[in-house]
Amino acid sequence: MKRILDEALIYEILSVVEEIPEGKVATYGQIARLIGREKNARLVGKVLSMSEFYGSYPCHRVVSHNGRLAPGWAEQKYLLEEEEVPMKDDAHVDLALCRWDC
DNA sequence: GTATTGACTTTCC
DNA sequence: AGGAAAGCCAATA
Repeated sequence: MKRILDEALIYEILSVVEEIPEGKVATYGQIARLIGREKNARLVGKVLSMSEFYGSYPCHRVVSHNGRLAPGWAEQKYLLEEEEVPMKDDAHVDLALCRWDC
């Protein structure tokens, strides 16, 4: 197994992601701020892409600032509907209602 | 050492 | 509302 990112960074991010309550979603920037890397939202996305490879985490509850779901990931929409997350469109969630309290 | 890229964010149009 | 450009950090080449 090739370590793509530093273990510490992954641990910080995944620790926050697993704390996201059901029926809510968090933005990459929000998570980035919680781990102390507000400007590293892109790193969060990269780590999340490998999160399933490192362990089972609710990465489907993480979306972009605009509620945009992960590109090339059709399953995420279904997973969110299972969590009773309000969807605006096939590829967007209603952040006004389901945004994780920070 | 610099250049490129990425599940991003913000600002401007 | 949706698209483009700039900005940011970390990893890879």
